[in-house]
Amino acid sequence: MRTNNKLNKPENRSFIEDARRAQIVDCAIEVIATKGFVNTSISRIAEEAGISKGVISYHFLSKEELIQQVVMEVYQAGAIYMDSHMKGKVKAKDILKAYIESNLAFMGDNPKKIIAVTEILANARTKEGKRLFDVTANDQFLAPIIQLLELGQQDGSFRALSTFSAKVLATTIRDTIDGVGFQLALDPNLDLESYSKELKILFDLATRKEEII
Amino acid sequence: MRTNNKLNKPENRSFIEDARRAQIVDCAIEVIATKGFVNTSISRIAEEAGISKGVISYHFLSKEELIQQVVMEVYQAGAIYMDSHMKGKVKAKDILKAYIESNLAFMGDNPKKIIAVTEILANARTKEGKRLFDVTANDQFLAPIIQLLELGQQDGSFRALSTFSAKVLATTIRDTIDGVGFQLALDPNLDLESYSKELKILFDLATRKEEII
Amino acid sequence: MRTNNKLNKPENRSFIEDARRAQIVDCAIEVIATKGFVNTSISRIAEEAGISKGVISYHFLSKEELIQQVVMEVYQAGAIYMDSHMKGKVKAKDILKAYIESNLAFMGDNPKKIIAVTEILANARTKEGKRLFDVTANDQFLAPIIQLLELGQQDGSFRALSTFSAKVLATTIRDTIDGVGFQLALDPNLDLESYSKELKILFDLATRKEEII
Amino acid sequence: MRTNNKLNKPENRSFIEDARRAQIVDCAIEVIATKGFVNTSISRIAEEAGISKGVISYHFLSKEELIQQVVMEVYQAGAIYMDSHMKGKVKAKDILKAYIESNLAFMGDNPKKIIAVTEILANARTKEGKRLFDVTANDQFLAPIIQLLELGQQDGSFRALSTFSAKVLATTIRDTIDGVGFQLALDPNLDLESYSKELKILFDLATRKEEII
DNA sequence: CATGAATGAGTATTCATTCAT
DNA sequence: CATGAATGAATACTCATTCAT
Repeated sequence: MRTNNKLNKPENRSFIEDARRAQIVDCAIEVIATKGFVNTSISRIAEEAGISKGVISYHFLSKEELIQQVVMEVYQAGAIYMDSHMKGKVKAKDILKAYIESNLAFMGDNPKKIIAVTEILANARTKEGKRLFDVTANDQFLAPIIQLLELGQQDGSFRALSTFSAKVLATTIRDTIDGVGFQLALDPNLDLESYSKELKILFDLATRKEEII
Repeated sequence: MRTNNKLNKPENRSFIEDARRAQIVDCAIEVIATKGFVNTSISRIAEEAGISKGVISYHFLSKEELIQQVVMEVYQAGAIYMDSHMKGKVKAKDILKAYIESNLAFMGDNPKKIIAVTEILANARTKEGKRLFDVTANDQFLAPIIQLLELGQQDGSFRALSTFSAKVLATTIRDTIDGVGFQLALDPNLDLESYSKELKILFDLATRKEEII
Repeated sequence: MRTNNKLNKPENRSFIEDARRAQIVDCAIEVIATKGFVNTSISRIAEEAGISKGVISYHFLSKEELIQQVVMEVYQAGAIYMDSHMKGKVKAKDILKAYIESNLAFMGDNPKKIIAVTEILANARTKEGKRLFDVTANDQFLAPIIQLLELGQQDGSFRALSTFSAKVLATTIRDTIDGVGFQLALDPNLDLESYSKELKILFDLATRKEEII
Repeated sequence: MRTNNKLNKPENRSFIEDARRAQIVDCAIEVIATKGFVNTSISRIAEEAGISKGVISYHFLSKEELIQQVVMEVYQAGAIYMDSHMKGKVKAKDILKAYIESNLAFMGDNPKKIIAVTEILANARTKEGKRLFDVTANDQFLAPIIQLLELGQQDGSFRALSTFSAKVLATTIRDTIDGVGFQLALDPNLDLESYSKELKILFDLATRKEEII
C-alpha cells in the first residue's frame, strides 16, 4: 500500500521499490556531480533516469528526503569500505594511515559520489536558510579520529595533545581530506595515490612525539 | 553615461555608480552569509538594500557579475590585510606564521565576508553546470604558499620537499584554513584565536627539518 | 465478474463488492467532513480506509461516482429517518413540525454525514465547471414541502399561499435547515435541540392564518 | 519599490497597481462564478485577464490574499449599497424591509459577485482543512440584525424575543438570504424581485407581535 | 539614474487515473 | 479482487531579466 503521505519504511519496501530508489539515488548523484547541486532539479534527475517526475515524488517524500538518502548511502558505503581497511590494525599510527589511505582510495573509486556529497553538504539548506547537514560541527565524524588520537597517546604512537589540540588536529585531518574531495570535484584526474602518500607523511609528522626533536 | 547592454568599465564609473555597486555588494554579502547562496535572489538583495530589483540589474550585467564582484572584493580586502601583516618578516618560518595568523584574524574580523565567499565558491555555477570559481585548482592562491615553502628550504627554516610534496602541503595549508572558514559558517562563535595558535604549531611541526628525528 | 471499463450494476454486485463500496463511502464521508471537499483526494480516502488507491478506482468508475454515492446514501438515510418520524401525523401543522424536528435530529445524530454532503453540494463540479448537484433548484427536495403547504391550506392548518409564495416559503424552510447544516459544519457543538424548537415556532408563525391578526 | 516578500500597503499603491489589482479581482470573480472555486486556478484567472501568471503573483502575495480581496471587495460594495438604502428609515419594521430588499437588490445587480463569494465561503480552506472564512459563526454579520430585532422590540414593531430566539431568527434571516444567493448560483434568471417581496412578508409575519393572535 | 511592472521559464509537489501482475 | 507502480497534467509560486517611463 502506498499513499501520498506515507512512504514504506525500509523494512517494508518491495524489491521493485528498492531498485527504483537505488536507481533514482544513482541518477541524483550523477546529476549533482555533473551539474552541481544548484542546477539539480527533480525534473533533471527524472530526465537522467528516463522516467517521469511523478515517479520520484512517488518513491520519495520530497526532494529533501532524496538528498538525504544520497548522503546516507555514500556515507555508509564509505564507512564500510574504510572499516574493512582499518580492521586488523592495532597501533594508532597504522590505523591513522589506514584511515587516510582508505578514505582517499574510496574517493578514487567513487569520484562522483564524493563530488555529489560535497556539493550537497556545501549547498543544501532549508528555505529559511538553515543548513541541512552540519558535518563539520558534527562530532559523529570527528569522534573516531579524536579517539584514535587518544589511543595513539596511550600506545605511545603520538605526541601528547591537549583536548583542544586533539580536536583541532582531528578537524584538520578531516578538513584536509574533505579538501581533497573539493579538489577532486574540480579536477577528476587528480593523482589521489600520491596525495594519499603525502598526507600520510604529513600527519605522521604532525603526530610525532616531541622528544623526536 | 551608459550605452545599451553594456556597463561602464571601472575607470569610467561615476562616483554614484561606484557607491551603488559597493552598497549592493555589501548587501549581497549580508544576504548570502545569512541565508546561504541557494536562498539568495536578486530580490532579496534588493530588499536588504532598500532598493528596487531594477537597480541591481542596472548596475550589474547579471547576477553572475555581482557574485564575482563579491568574491573579488573580499579577496582583495583579505590580501591587503594579510600582506600588511607579513610585510617585514624575513624568515619563512615567521612568514608562514604571519600568513596563518593574519588569515584567521581577517576571518575573525570579517566573518560574514568569509561565509559569503565560502558559500559562493561552493555553489556558484553557470546554468550549464560549470563552476564559476575554481579556487582550489587556482594556482593564484597556492603559488605564494609554494614560494614560501621554497624560501623556507633555502633559508633553512623548513625540511626538504619535492615539488609535489610542496604542492600537497601548500594545498593542505589552504584547505585547513578554508576548513576553518566552513566551521565559522556553522559556528559564528568559533574560537579563532586558539585555532590560530594550534594551526601555527601544526604546520611548524609539518615543516620541521628531518634531523629533528 | 467484471468487464473492462465498466462497473457492475447494483443488482449484479457481489457481497464483497457491496461491502467495499460501503466502506469506501464511509471513509469518504469521514475525510470530507474533516478536511473539506477541496482537501479530499482519492489517496486520502484510501489512507483512511487502509487500502490502496487502486481499490477505489476499481470499485468506482471515477471520483465523481464516489461523490455521488456519498450524497445518495446520506439522502436515503435521512429520508428513511424523517419518513419514520412523520408517519402517523395527519395535520399539516404536525407534519411540518415533525419534518423540521426529524431533520435536525438526523443532523444531530449524523453530523459528519451532514457536513460531508454540505461540502459536496457546495463544491462538487465537473472539470468544465458544471455543478454536480443542483439541490436548490431540484424540485425533488422542494416538492414534498410544497405538497405539505398545500395540504395545510386544505386542512385549515395554514394561511392561504399563492403558488409562488408556497415555493418561496418551501425554499426558505429548506434553506434555513440547510443553513443549520452549515453552522453545524462550523461548530460541531451546536445546540440543535434548541434550534429545532425555535424553528418550529418560527415556521408556525410564518404559516399561521391571516385571521390571527 | 517592490520585492517578492512584501507588497505595498494599500495607501502606498500606485495608480497602475490599483488598476491591476482591481482587474485581477474582477477576473477572479468572473472565473470563480463561472467555473466554481474548485476549478479556479491562478492560471485560469491570468488567462481570463489576458496576462501572464506572474503578474498575479507580482500583485498578490498569494492566491489566498487574492481570494480574501475578492470577498472583502464584494462585502464592502454590498455594505455600502445596503447602508444607503437603510439610511433614513426609523422604525425597525421598515429597516428590516430595507435590509432584505437592498440585499436582494444588490444580488440582482451583481449576480457574479454573489456567486463568487458564495463559492469562496463554501470552499476556501487551508491545506490543513481549516476554513478560511467562518461567516456563519461570525457575529460581524449577525450583530446588526440582532440589534435591529432589539430595536424592534423597543419601538414596538416586533414581538418579544429571548436572546437565543433573536439569534436564531437573525441566523434564519441571513441563511435565507444566503440561500437565495445559492439559488442564484444555480439559476441566474431567478426572479429576485418576487423573492424580495415574499421574504419581506415572511419575516414580517415572523416578527409580528403575539397579541395579533 | 532609478523604478515599477511584466514576463516566461523554471521550481517542487499533488492528483486521478491506468494497468500489468 | 487487489495492489503497487507509473504517468502526465495541473497546481501555486519564484526568479533573473527586460524595458518604458
